[in-house]
Amino acid sequence: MPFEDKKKSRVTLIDVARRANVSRATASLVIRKSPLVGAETRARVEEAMRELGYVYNMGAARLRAERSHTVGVIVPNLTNPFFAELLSGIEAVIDAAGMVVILANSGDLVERQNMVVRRMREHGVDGVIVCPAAGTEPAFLHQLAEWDLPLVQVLRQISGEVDYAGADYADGMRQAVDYLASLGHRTIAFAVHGPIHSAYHERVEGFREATQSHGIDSGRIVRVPNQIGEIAAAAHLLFDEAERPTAVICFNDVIALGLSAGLYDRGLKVGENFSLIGFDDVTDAEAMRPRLTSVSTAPVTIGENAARLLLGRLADPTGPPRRVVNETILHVRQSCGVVPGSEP
Amino acid sequence: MPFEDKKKSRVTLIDVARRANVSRATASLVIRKSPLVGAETRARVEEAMRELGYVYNMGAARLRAERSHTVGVIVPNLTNPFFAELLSGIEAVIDAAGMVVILANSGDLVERQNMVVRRMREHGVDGVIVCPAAGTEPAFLHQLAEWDLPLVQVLRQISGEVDYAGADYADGMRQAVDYLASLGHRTIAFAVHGPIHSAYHERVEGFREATQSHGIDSGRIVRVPNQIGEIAAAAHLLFDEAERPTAVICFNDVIALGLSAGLYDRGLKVGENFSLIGFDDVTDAEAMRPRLTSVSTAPVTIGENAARLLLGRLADPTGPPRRVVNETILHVRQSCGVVPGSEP
DNA sequence: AAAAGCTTTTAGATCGATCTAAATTGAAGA
DNA sequence: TCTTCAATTTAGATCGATCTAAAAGCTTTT
Repeated sequence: MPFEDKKKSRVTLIDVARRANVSRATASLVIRKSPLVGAETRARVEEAMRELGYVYNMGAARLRAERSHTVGVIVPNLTNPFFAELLSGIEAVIDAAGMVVILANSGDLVERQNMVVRRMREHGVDGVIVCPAAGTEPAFLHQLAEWDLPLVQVLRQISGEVDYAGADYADGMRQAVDYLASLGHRTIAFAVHGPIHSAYHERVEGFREATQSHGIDSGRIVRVPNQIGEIAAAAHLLFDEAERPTAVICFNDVIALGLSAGLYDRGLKVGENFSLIGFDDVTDAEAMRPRLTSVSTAPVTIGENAARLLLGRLADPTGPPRRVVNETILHVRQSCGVVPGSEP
Repeated sequence: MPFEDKKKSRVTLIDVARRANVSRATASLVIRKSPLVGAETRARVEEAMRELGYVYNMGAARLRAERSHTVGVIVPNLTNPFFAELLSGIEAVIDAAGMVVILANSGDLVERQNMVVRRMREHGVDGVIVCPAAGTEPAFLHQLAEWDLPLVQVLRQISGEVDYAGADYADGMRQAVDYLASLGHRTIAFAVHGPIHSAYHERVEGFREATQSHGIDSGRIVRVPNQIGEIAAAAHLLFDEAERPTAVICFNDVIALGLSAGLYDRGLKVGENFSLIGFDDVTDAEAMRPRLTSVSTAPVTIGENAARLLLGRLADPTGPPRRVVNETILHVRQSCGVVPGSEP
């Protein structure tokens, strides 16, 4: 009795091969859709796989072949909807490529980021997409390069020699300043918070250059709390100096939402006697009252770009570094108004 | 010359063993922190691993041992901050357990959910945490059980025979209704949207029971658009019938935010001549004006609970199904007011 | 009929760990 | 000195796929 049914033992390629009267090697070729195998044989093997309920074992395959069909994604914070949308874009493209996302949260801590990337290496990811934690050194990237672990930076860039997907923050900032200037604003504040990183610098630089090109004071950078609940109460910081601003640009929409509340509490009417511009254009912007004018950075698209960059890199591991910088667009709604007595 | 340095070839346990003058088996024991190996030997092996830059190969290990130290997580939608927070909680606990999250998005489509779970099985996940797509049949769960794939349901429950982590939505709804009733409201609407699933039914049931216990009409369930931008314009739906409500409870905070804008547009003052309660208590609730009174469901905590359930299930695969239902809490802020002439 | 040239199939080694069962070592007991 | 026994260490098989190089089948030429 050679055909004893063993209880509960996994169905392997050998079982399939035996059932279809072919060798293990042929069955393997069928799985991998090789053109080498004849049509009739292929059909027989596929039939056998179905009958036995065969499940492909990636783990075993990866051991021999080199690809694991796995991509690591490291973000600093899942709680922030912005990163969640980014992740969503990445996942969609990776999934469509038949690969799988291994997710980790660095908490914006360099230490944890090292931990996490080590773990991913142990799991044999084919590459990683990283939004580098604030304070990440270039050495981190070089380390990965030495390990031959393909890498794409997203949202924040540490080194110009590594693939990068982001948005043109500086230009978004310029659009915001231009727009406010066109409405007659001459004293504009910039409200920031959170960790310092390249995306931060790009926005600050964009703000500096744009304000200067209009001959506007560019020193009014105000730091507000990180906790959304505390931002409203910090609105007074905008008015601490003698010359009060007539408008504020926010580092992101979270700040815009908070300040909008704080300005309301102070009796200011956003869109009438005070102007407010957000950054990121999250879905809430449309739901606020007044509707928030905001610079759209399209995180889902950035995520898709990052994933595509990584797929490209996997296909061609050498080759020069590539950068995909998405354009930003000022989405004008209702939160800005003309300065009285500036234009007819 | 037996010690040729092969270029770029991976460092394996054999290399480590050779360097430390022990066998492959001993080196393996050191990695796994077995108490069998002597202190002096252990030190020598660890030293060798460090010197050679050895990286553990999970893939190889998993082939022989059964555990892959990998957990699949399937959510219906990453774009929704609520699921992002849930994911954050899951990731934290799984990570702390030394395991890794493989993420997938079902798009709330049963079809895709099947695809995705199949893929995860091929990748050899030790178990999965699923927020089942709307319309998921119990057969789906039975399928996984047949495959011996440990499973935890989160947020939505398809079967009582499978582990589940969620929140007590019905009780949250009761608290909301009780609160409004105590303020004198007798005509209360319930605004809903999105797919129909267990969490939906629980809220609707909770609403029905609570309103009936107060002798209030429980039929005022109003369906609003799914897109946040379109909700405001749908506020009129609340007032289509003869007897106009004085308060509305929202299925989630997204709806609350949208309706808040829509009510504002109609000239109603939320918290004064109209009352509004949200559900989920997202961070925005605190930043809105008026501040949103909302039922807190603590998605991060639910995620943590789900992850812990799965870890427990992995430790004890048989054993009765467990349920962890987090309590909900009505967080009172400013969006509700007393009905004029109801109480002294 | 044999040789040459395809297409299709296959045996056997291999990837890098773990597991089993047995071998070694060293100290204590007879 | 010879066992006995616990503490360490190890050889070799094994997990389930892929890869290489060669074999087996078919046609088509010569």
